[in-house]
Amino acid sequence: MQIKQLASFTGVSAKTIRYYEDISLLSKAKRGDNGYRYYDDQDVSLLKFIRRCKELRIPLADIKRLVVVQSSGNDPCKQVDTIIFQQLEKIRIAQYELHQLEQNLKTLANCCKHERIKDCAILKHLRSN
Amino acid sequence: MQIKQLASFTGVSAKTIRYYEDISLLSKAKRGDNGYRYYDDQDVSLLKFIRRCKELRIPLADIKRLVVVQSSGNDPCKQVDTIIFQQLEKIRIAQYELHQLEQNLKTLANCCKHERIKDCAILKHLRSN
DNA sequence: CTTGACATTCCCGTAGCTGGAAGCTTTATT
DNA sequence: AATAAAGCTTCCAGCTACGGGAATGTCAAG
Repeated sequence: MQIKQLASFTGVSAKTIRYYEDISLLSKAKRGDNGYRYYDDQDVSLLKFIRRCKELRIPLADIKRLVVVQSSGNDPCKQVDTIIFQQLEKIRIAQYELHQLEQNLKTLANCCKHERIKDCAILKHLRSN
Repeated sequence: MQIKQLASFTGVSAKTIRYYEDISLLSKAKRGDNGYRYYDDQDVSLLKFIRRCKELRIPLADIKRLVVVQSSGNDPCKQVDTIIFQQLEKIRIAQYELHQLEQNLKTLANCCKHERIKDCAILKHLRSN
């Protein structure tokens, strides 16, 4: 199949697929005589795998490691484990930060009395101290 | 004062200050005969204001609008209000997404039985379907 | 007079793409 | 057969918000 079909099967745009090849997340695709890239079912599986990792917001560098590691079948899966746990940790930290942020923004939003700019309580707050 | 002092008063690096001037978030600084930038107390206040907005993760484009709007004292503060509310909304959406993500990652992390790669339950999950 | 701590500009790299230009091939329509 | 539309290719630029580092200039202290 051609690149656009791979794209529609996996939900990853053709542009992105080429980009993944560029950064060697995908290996070089076979080319036809016309220079077009051609793909098969294995490529579909791999890209779907990648897309799922992306949905978990795993960075491409880590996804690459997950892709590579799959060909070393007898090794322990510690690396996989670690990547997932680190990702979970990152998400939890981000959640905490967002929670703090939400509190601050709520306070700020609530102090708005629809004044004019020169009396705006939000701006005063932001300028204070 | 020179740029480094402004930096230390505000917690914004000299590099970043120059960058803000480049993108016109700050107006062009006065220059000495040697070409050095010189700043005063007003610049300190403004940069502190900007830093506070940044802590709320307000995008620079919006911060710019908040900076500009402050010179139109008699206008209503609707713009300010809107920016803060939009920011709050963004944060809430991000929180929701992170919550979903956390659930998915937790499920994935828990299914790890410390197998070898070829039996790894995490990888199986990510490949499934 | 030299050293070190400042300052300047400029360009590259980050992550993960997306958009667009310029130029092929292939397919569909007139 | 000619042409148009769609799909493919490569390459270059731009997005956010800077940080690193090079090459160079300036200023105060020892």
